[in-house]
Amino acid sequence: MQHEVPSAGSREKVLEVAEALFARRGFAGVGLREVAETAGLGKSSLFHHFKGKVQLYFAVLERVLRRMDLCLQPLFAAAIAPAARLDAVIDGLIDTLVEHPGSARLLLRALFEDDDFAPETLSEAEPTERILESLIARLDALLREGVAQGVFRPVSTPHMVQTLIGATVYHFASGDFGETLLGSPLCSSEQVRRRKDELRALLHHGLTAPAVVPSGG
Amino acid sequence: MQHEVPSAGSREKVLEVAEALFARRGFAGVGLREVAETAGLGKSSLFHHFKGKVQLYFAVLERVLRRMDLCLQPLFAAAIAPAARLDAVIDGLIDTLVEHPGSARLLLRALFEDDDFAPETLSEAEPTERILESLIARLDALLREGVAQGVFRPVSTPHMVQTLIGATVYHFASGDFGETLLGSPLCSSEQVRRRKDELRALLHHGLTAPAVVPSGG
DNA sequence: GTCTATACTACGATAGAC
DNA sequence: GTCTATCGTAGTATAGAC
Repeated sequence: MQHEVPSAGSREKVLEVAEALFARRGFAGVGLREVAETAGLGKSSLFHHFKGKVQLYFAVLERVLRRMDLCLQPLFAAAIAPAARLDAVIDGLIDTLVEHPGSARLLLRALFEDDDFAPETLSEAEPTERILESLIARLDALLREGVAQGVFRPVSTPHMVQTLIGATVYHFASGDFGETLLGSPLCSSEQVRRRKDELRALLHHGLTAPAVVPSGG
Repeated sequence: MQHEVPSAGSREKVLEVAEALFARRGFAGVGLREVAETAGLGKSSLFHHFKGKVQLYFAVLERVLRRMDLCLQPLFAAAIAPAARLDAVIDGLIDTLVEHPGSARLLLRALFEDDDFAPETLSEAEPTERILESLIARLDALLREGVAQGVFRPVSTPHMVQTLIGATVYHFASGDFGETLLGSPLCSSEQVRRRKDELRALLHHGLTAPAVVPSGG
């Protein structure tokens, strides 16, 4: 029973190819012809899998978000202290972003491009919005819990969510710029580890050095 | 000598319009026809001011970066302690991002889109790269100075640069998403002030609450 | 030198016939 | 699942009006 399943295989292949292209060049910058040919299909064959470009885009986005959700859900649900849970969630988020190149960019684009999509296609965006909202809600709830327990400072949790997104999603979306800045590939295991450590340290201590007790003068 | 200077006026108008459009939809998502007509010109008239789309794009980007550079340069040069200088730079950066809507998005795009521009047009990007590099270099130097003086923890300065970009540029580029998250306009004076305070507090203290001395058991 | 009109080529998304 | 057609619009070049 190892016969080819061209339709399912094609769909996956298309989604994979489209994910990379949309991540690199954004919605407007990608042509269906390019997607189709890279996936080894004729341009029009795409329409047997996706009704149009918008549908393909949201299918790609939804797949990415589902992947993240599946990865993060157990971490959010772990029965451990908020501080440790936040660390685990951040590590997990970074891991998914690294594991699936393009995720970070695609997500970043989805976050900051107030996509002016046609009114008719708004319903296509709904599933992705739902997943995204639930992820954000979980993160916000985790922060609130920590604040309520007094283990976190009384921060504005939405602002902290934004900061965390910037520190993770933006970082791993920053491509050549980030790579030049760091001097080595963003997704090298060394730099990934570094990123986790730096972010964790920032959250635990801030940037300023621990205050020294004025002893000698 | 107050006579109209139509060419300079048109050029400025085009740059203004193009800045907003490129910020909203990115390079590929903008048509020259739309730019021209919004600026009150015929499509072909653009080509008397800019050789092509790529040149227009980089002209816009360069203008944005120059504006930022002009604003931040004195702040970087201030003869005050690194910690206070960093605070001033961050506040100044946020102020420019807020003052010129679109700056944040345009900059964010420029940072994470490894623009696959034609080999011939690479020279157009050079001035913008120079300004950007100098800004980053100054920020990195400031962080290094603080670390050297022992007022900052021994952080990886490139990673901290990335975090700061995320916390400022991404935040103010996040549009509807950020606005929904915060519950009020990103650029409202209240939320801007909040952003500065939250970021400053994060840098000074981290997220975790100040450790309580175990007194009562 | 500054703007405009028209034309050209390429490619976009989509639809219907095989 | 592929091929070809359609039709709009993209970016660009040329020729001309102020």
